[in-house]
Amino acid sequence: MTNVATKTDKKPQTAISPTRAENFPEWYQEVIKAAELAENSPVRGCMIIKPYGYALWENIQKQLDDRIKAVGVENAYFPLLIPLSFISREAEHIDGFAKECAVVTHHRLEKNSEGKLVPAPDAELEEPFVIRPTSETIIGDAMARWTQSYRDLPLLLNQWCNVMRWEMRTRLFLRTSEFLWQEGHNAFETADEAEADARKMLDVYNDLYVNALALSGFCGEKTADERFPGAIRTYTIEIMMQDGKALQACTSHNLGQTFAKSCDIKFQGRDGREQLAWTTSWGLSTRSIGGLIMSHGDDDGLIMPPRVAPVQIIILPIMKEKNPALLEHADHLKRNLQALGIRAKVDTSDDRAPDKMWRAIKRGIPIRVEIGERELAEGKLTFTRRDLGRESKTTCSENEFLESAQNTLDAIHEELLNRSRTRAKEMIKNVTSLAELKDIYQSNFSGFVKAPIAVLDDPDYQTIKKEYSLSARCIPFEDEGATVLIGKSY
RNA sequence: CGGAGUGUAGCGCAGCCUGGUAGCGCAUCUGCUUUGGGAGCAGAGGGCCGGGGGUUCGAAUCCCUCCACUCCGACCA
Repeated sequence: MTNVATKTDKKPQTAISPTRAENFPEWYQEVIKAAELAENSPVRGCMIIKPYGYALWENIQKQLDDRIKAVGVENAYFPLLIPLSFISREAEHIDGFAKECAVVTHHRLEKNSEGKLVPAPDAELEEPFVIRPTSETIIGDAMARWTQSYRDLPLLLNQWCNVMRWEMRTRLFLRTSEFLWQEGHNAFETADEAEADARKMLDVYNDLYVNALALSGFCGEKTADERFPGAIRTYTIEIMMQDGKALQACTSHNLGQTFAKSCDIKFQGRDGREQLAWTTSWGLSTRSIGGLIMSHGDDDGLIMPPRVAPVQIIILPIMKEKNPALLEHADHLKRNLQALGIRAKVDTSDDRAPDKMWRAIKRGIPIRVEIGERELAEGKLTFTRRDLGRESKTTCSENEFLESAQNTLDAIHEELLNRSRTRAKEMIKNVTSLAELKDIYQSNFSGFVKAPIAVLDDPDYQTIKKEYSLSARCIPFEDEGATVLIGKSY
């Protein structure tokens, strides 16, 4: 293989403006726009996920769904609307979600005296429904009916659905009023089983993040004030974004008997006595896409991790005018790649070559293949890795490419994962006291601080936390409870 | 919900201070020339200037009032 990349003195232009360094939040929005992942909708706080973005979500779903099923969980579906009385059953739960619930109060519209469509006054529901912000209560209600004996346990359920939380401030993928997710709900006979399950599901998520999304995060436990309303323990993966902020990438909760109590999930045990079940819940949402963008993207836009990329290899025929032989050749290469299990596509548009290239770059397609008319004659092609950029431009024979394509995709995955790992390491500072922590954030540090767990009890902690808009991200497993990771977050 | 800002062509913006009836760039369409890192020339189409009310002979521009969105906080996946 020969490297044909040309070196130029002038600074290469970036596809995304502003750059990450200039304005990270705006860069983020621009990347989404440029990659055509999603856009804001006419509905406040709700996004339209465009075909390319939805294809990405479907791949994440597929990868996670397989893993969930592999540990014995079954998919089911529960209603979007939850009776208000269900939500009110759990006091802590209400405190957590009441402020952000959308409520359905009527079942019919009619025209008023001004000819405007309004909810019909005589069509008011006896009991309002809440659009699910999460489904613990309605699934718990079903579990109560499905669980009579210890032989009915464990009960392992998952649903893929949308939920709604009326957020004050929204951002595409990271925080939207409506979002897509999976929520798993498991019930067990013993406390130990539930605890082990909450940990196990976090491992499942971590496997997804590391091996499918090429993201390395910190697995750990949430502190008491960051816990899910109603949980006795919440586990999380916190991922370092390029601007040093944390993204809570998923959560897994040990709910103890909280919901068993309020939903009445009882069973007759091995000893013949009636007892309450122990439950867990665990979720991962479209927010993972936000994490992927903010971790892997660069100033030219998105970089798709190969294993969830909707298109893994894009083939660009480079031609002066429509060249049927070249198009046929490109299509043939595509079919050969597909036969290897690779998601390949030919850009058949009649756009100019540079436009095709930039579109592929902005969409983050892992490998871009260019075939020109000279190369067609020689049986060669040129490919470029998205993660390494134009310097990686390589010309080789088509056979060489076919043989190495899967390896190259794996290499891109490893490269992205390494970057994520390295960033997590480099952007953490260890401190021994709260005073030291304060000094660091005072000097405009962006990243996490790892502090002794005792700082949480320091009387000044709450003040400093507020002053620098910090929060305890998690108590990382790696230090077995001795430390806490603190940082800014999304 | 507090603070700041922005709503003008599909997108990005100027015009507003100092009222006179709509402009630029990109995109789109047509034609010709180009084509291995974002093409050039010529022409064309496209606007209830966020909504409502007021002042005025006349409002994108001034005043009042809603509404929406973005950013920074608080709340949160």
